[in-house]
Amino acid sequence: MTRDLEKLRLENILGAMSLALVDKMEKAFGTETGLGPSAVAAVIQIGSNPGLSIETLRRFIALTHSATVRLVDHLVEQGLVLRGEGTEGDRRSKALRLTDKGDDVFGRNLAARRGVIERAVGALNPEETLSLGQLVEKLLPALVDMGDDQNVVCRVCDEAACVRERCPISHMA
Amino acid sequence: MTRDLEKLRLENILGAMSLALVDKMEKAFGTETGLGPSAVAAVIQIGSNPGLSIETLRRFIALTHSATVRLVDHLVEQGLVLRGEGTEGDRRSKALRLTDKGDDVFGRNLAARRGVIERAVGALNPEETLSLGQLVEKLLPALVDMGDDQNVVCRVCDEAACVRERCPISHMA
DNA sequence: GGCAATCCTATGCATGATGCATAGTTAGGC
DNA sequence: GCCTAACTATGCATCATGCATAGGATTGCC
Repeated sequence: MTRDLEKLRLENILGAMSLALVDKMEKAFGTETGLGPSAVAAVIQIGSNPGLSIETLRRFIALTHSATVRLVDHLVEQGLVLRGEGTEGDRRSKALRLTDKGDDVFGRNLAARRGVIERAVGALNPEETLSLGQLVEKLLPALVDMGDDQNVVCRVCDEAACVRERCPISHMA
Repeated sequence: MTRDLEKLRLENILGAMSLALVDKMEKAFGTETGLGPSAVAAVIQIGSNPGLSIETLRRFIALTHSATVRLVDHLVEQGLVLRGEGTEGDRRSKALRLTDKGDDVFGRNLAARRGVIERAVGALNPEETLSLGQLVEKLLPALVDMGDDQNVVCRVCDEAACVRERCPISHMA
């Protein structure tokens, strides 16, 4: 009984912590680069997968096609993204790439995200950090439904920090 | 060196897990009650603190006053919230309360949230769950800045599951 | 006891993000 | 060479939100 109450209490705190972390990341994105969540996700995905099409991007960031077009329009206007010609020999689609300025924003967004997480984890000692990481790694797959939108959780991930062979998401399919 | 890479990898996964959890909670709110994130936060706060004023609510859910007024308008139209008269003898403010229907939505939102977290934590055994909870509890305060908006992280918390004396947030000031 | 400052609520207006429906363009098979 | 499928783009509508402003109640000071 008391045990169940304690479990509920800790689960509630897990929810609060996740919300706090996401809030702080989005706030950091905003103050660092002035972009909203969707724009940040777009920049990070284009930066991580240069040359991808709008349609592919759309699936990563979980938006409608039209919303993605407008978002890319906006990023192009801001000088962050270029619409190249043709993806992989298919001239229907436009290969999206970051400009130098976009690449800078890309890096600053990832740095801001890393900073937020590091500061949080700074409250733990090295063993605790490792232990937390392993638990989270084990828990993550239970949070992701298989399918088209399975990559959406990776929309602001730091690809440089992700080892594909050990990524619980890539590992699912 | 390798140790640092592994730390980065696990921190990245912590970020991904948090995002996935928040995504799933918001999706669950939507499918369960059809409300968006702000509306859910409002219902939960009004349910947890009946009689509060719009101004107080505004601080909990991190919106402008005007946005909060419109949001409450909408909730009243939907028959979820009542604008009473006077908070604590101050007839300027309106005491906000949930209708029976609102109370039902309140409960279903919290249940949906609990369900999402429980399903995730279900991937761990009891000791792991306890261990994760304790780590998260230790880490949470490092994520919250003191001040007016310090309660914002609690905007969708389950008060019934929260023991105030042990809440890292209440404990900060 | 009255007046000014303060605080709460409400509303007009503007904007940004997004979805739906539709139209234009290119590829590739038959 | 044509038809279907897939990708891109745009017109239109809607919703959430912020800023600026206005109105009404409370409090405190004189």
